[in-house]
Amino acid sequence: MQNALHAAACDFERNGRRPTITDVAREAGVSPSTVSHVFSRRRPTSAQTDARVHAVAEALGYRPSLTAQTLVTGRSRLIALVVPDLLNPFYASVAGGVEEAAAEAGLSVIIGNTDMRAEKEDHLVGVLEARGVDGIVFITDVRARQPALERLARRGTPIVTLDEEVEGGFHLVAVDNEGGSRQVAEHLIARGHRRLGVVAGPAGLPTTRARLRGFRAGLGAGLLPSSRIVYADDRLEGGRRAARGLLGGRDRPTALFATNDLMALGAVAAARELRLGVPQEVSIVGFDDIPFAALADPPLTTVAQPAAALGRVAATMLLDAMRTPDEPAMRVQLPVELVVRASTAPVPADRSTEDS
Amino acid sequence: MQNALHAAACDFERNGRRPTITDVAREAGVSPSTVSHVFSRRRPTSAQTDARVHAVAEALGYRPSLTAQTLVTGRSRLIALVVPDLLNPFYASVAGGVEEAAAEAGLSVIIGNTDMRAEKEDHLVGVLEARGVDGIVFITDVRARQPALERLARRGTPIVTLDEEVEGGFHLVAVDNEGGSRQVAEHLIARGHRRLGVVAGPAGLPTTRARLRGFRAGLGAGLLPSSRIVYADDRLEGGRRAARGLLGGRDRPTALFATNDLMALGAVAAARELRLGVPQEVSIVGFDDIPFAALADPPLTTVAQPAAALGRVAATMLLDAMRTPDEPAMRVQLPVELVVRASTAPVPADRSTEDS
DNA sequence: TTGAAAGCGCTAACAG
DNA sequence: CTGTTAGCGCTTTCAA
Repeated sequence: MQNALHAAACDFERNGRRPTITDVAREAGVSPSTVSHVFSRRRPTSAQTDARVHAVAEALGYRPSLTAQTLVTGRSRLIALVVPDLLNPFYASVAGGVEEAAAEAGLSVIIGNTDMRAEKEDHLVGVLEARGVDGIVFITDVRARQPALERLARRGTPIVTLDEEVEGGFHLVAVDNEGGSRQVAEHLIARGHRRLGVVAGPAGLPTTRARLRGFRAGLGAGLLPSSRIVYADDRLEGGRRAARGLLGGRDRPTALFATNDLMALGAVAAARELRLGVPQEVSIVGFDDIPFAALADPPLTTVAQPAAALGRVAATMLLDAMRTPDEPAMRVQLPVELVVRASTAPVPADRSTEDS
Repeated sequence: MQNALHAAACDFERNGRRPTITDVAREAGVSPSTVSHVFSRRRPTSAQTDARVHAVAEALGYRPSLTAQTLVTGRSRLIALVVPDLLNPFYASVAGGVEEAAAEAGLSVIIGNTDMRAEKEDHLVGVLEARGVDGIVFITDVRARQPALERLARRGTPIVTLDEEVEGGFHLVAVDNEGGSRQVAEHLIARGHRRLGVVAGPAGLPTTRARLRGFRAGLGAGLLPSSRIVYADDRLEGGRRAARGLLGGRDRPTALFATNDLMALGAVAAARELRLGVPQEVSIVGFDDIPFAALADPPLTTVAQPAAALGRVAATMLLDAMRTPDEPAMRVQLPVELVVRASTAPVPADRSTEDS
């Protein structure tokens, strides 16, 4: 028998065919269902059988096909993560958290990077449906994809959104965008800043809106004319350009709030180009607390959000929802924290009363 | 018939079952194989049939199950990307490139983040095999996973490695790590630096070794005692700590080469903590040219590699290999380029002859 | 231009 | 404790 087994093993080596459960069953002298049970441990098997099956499987290099398992069980052990921009360290951290929690639970993660392009998002949702993913963490424009996503949700695929509250049975993991931004405003106001500017992300993003709202709320009335809000693509270059506009003209703001760190770092670069000292001549605040925020020069004052934890929580919510389908949508809020670093300072004495 | 169709559609709405090809066939009054052919276009169908099938599919919200297709065709249209650290913008860019090229070709990407942990890598390889991925871009310790990966390769799963030449039929996409590092050495030597230090990544990484080799080659003999090479975890904190060691002692180097940008930025932070001017008192060079390199203060001199292109090329090689299985392993090398920015300067006059 | 039938690799009753 | 059997949803001959 050893010889037969060896021969079979060599055969698989040679012709490159993956062994199946039937191959293992035959070589081990048991039925396929027994092999199945040896691997799944869903019903007891004798120690002997166990050992023989494992030995044969090992020799042939057998692994149960997840594809076949998926077809019969209806569970793919596969979740998807859809992000707008993997190059943003914040989303990369979220992705890391999702992957980690998923891997611990034995799930694989399909990643989709949309660059916020509508066709890509549409296409992606279709593919994920066709693949039968067990759940989706969707961190882009949920509202625009709502019909398709709702159909998925109705058919039992849990969906977690980030920071975007929408009807339709989606789970939500969020941070207090408004509260964090309000703290930014209060921080600046307390340091005497009265002429503020905002480098805002895309106007369509729920986070952009929430952060603007919070910032406004913390300022009090009349301090933020819309001419001092510039919307930008929410990456480095976008922030740089927007800040150039805000800082280049007359009556430049004494402080800038960028709705994410990438844009804030872009704004710092813009200030440097314009030979404006940060924070001596202009204070700059970001949002996210990406790893570079602390290392930038000057270190960036920003609102820290627990990116990896957001990802982990999102994945965990998916796991919960997969276990208990008919539960209502969950919502979790994680804390943010204003981290004051050197990019903000009191407004210079000679400019403190120039403007309103 | 409209009514029957509507009723069926409502039924799927209600009970959440996904319609199958059989459902569509029944409602459209054709056979399942016809529906299959309407979608795959692998044999002609009459315009009438076509229209009716599509209408029914639309009404029921039908999408062919990729799982079932995978089972029968043996192709999953799924590739995997295994990276050591998604939080490193370099790998995030590579991932972006892979995802983009894959999506264009209609493939999905499973992502695995290993943190360089052996068990995770082992586990991952097993899962990818079980999932029947059509190809793998493996950017971590290939050598350590070689037996398992080779078995996969023998069974027809193409595998692309990055910067790591190994036997066993793996495809390779690489950059000229040695050449780039040699240029760094020459750049520093030309500016009078003679006391150099290296903040090196993990000694086991092929890139670390290649970059050290190239740097040494460019220096000439005797300029880099091993006491001036500090190995570190290849992230920000690792670079910071390593640089603190190198710069904190007596006879500190006038220039530091870090084998990636993350560590180089950590080194800049360390220099700042020690109140050493960069580049006045110490020049610092990195490798990768991540987006922050240009924005750091001072902007970082570094060796640029085309990260997104590496990813795109890797994915494209996979696609090629999937089409033409029995072709020999491909190797592609992409160019690097030394980008001189403000973090390097000539060695200060008062220190230029202190050492060797 | 279409349909019938077999089967991809596995699980899950049901029987023993 | 183990085997038999009937599918999961699809593609693909083969036959018409």
